[in-house]
Amino acid sequence: MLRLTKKADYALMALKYLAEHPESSALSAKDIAEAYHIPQQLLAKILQRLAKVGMVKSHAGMNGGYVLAKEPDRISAFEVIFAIDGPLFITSCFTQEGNCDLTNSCTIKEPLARVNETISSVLKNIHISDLVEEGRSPMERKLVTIRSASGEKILHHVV
Amino acid sequence: MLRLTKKADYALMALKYLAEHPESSALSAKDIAEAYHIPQQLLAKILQRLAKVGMVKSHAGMNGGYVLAKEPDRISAFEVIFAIDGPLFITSCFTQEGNCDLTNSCTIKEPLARVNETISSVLKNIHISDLVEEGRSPMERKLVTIRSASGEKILHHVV
DNA sequence: TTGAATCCGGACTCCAGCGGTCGTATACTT
DNA sequence: AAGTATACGACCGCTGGAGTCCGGATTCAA
Repeated sequence: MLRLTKKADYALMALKYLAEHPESSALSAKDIAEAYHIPQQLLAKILQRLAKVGMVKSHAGMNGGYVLAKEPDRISAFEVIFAIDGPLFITSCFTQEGNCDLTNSCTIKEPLARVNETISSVLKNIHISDLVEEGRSPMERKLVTIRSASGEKILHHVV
Repeated sequence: MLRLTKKADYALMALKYLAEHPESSALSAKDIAEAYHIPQQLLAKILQRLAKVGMVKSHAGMNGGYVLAKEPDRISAFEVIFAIDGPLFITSCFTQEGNCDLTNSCTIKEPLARVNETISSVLKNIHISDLVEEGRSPMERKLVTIRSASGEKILHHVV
């Protein structure tokens, strides 16, 4: 599995949409929902949450809606996912503060914790602006290289 | 969220346990379950699955149990997770063959697909042997470096 | 040969959480 | 005042994860 929720997907899509339309005074939840064929009410709640954590600014009333509260390159995918889905842990026995109850028996968690950090780091280095640039300026894509200790290239692709 | 299931956790733990006891003729599901305080019947089904895909060899009857069918350094975490949880996709709209139905509307999936690949690559480079060596020979840990296009180090830690 | 230990596998229950809806209250614009 | 939007809590169906039960097949040992 290892998948993030639809809500997080929707959040990223909505933020991307807002970033793509900086000229607009404000875009309503309805506008974005229709653009992506997302249930309006569900997206509304997501945007409310993003407003609560300060990623977007909300504006009620006619011609109201949402505007990005930060620059698109200052909002990471990690922040968005964290805001919507909560803390992400690859293993189920992790909690914010401590470890699982069976510390000595669950000897797997330590190496997986580093995998967790790796994933987090990758997501932290992807920003809304990267999503917007997608398909336009492919030359500006971020280059990510993963190497093993011996120096052999394990992975090398754009993010 | 973004977490893998407990079953996958159990599978990794069981394989690690088997790798740690190569001298034993065979370890039963009960043995492993008791060692880690895992529900026996649940672990049994997991081991059955691992046997089906050829990761372990099963042996019924008295003093029966399971033995690794491959070398611990030839079994990656990715394989294990795939065998238990099936294909992992970070976005919910992905399927094995095609994309989501709303190809043009869901413009997020392309960059996230690369994140998916990154995660997969990391998991493919972690093997059961790495879990066993954990805490013993820290010098032999794999070193993973992730750099951005500009060359700045984003991440640098052991896996 | 009998029985104990073990693997095999389908069917089943339980339940948290995801995805989504509804209704109402509140805020803002004109 | 009326219309449009956000804000928010309550509600709900359902999928899927976690775990159990049980009958059957295999193997070994006494």
